[in-house]
Amino acid sequence: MKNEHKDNKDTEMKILQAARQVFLSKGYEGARMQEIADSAGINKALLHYYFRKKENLFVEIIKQALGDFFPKITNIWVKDIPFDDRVRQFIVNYISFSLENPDLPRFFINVLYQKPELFVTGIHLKDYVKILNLQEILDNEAKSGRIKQVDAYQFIITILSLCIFPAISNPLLRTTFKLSEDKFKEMMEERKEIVPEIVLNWLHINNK
Amino acid sequence: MKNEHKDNKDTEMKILQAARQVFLSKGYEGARMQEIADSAGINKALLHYYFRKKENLFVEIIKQALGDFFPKITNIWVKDIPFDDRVRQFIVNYISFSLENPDLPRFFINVLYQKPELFVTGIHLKDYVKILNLQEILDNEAKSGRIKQVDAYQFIITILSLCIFPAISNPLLRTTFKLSEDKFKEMMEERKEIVPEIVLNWLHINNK
DNA sequence: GTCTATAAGCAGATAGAC
DNA sequence: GTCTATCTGCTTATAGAC
Repeated sequence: MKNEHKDNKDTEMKILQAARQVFLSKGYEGARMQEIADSAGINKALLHYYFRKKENLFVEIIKQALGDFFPKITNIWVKDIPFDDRVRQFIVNYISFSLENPDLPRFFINVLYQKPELFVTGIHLKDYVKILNLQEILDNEAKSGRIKQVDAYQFIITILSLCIFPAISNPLLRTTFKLSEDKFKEMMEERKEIVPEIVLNWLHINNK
Repeated sequence: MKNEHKDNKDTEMKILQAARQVFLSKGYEGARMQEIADSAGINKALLHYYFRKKENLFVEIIKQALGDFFPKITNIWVKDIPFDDRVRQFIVNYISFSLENPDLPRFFINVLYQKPELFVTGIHLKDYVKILNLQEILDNEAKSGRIKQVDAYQFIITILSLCIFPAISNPLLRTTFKLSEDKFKEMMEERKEIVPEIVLNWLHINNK
């Protein structure tokens, strides 16, 4: 009796967890319902009982993943610490995050090339992109002469590039340059010093 | 008679061209032999006559695409012009190239996550990666005090990040930040100034 | 809610005529 | 070398018992 009515949230959770792993690493076309079912410890029929079709499940994963990805981009800017420290902290955090979750940005990039219609279904651009007050912050710093005037979009794109690209290109870079995984890891650690240096030097030169 | 024996190279070319377009935009799993056949103006049976199976065709595309992608990374460094100009020129070229061919790096990144075994089959790392003499060049510049000491890998990864990432993330960035295609294009043009500035400032500070 | 069994559809691959 | 027709196998999805 108890087990009959045990809340589906448990199973649903297991499904979502399994689906996420599979979709993020294999992509929509490469993912197999069978693999998701196996990984969740259930069978295919149950997947369809919960989500009716593959696409629905995929959209759920998009929604869920968005919640992890975007807040990270903006949240740190609200803290009230010196600007340079903020930049440094954001970069270090974002490099770490990207190294731990390289599948996430790769997933979104691919979705938007291959299934953009599903992306818009899932997105809720409430407070994700508080890029607007980032421009304010930059303008303030510039006004007081500490940095040069820069466009917030160029600023954030530069940082995202430097943080995310090496992570998602890990296998490509290692193959291309014949680097061991250890060597690569070491270099990524170094980049937590290098990238802030690059960005801050850019902001600080020619400021008037 | 003439048409009977017309060299298959023509058809083969059309197939490869169609396959490339489809594989690069849809990926291996998303690509359909039917679509490739249609796009090449032939039928599925002929695809198999030429390449026997999908995977073989895919490997051909990898090989071919490698030839476009990697030489671009290294070729410019052999020219004998002032270092700063070399850097600027490389960056501007690579940004342009990435904007025109965003599918190419995205393709390789995905292949190496999802079909790495096929990548090694296709790769011929002869003269692709002349990263070694790039380190020499950097060392020479550093020795004469014009730039600081930097690791060639960190240098090239930094540049590739700044050039490639914005291009492959175009749809993601535009959706996230609600940018029009025109606005985005405009920003990418600006980056042909910004990115060299960023890189050169990094190299020139603290050099002793 | 969860399972087994099965249907339905599709994509890759082959047979065989021309 | 190119085509039409067909097969085979896999994948998503449903039916129906428990």
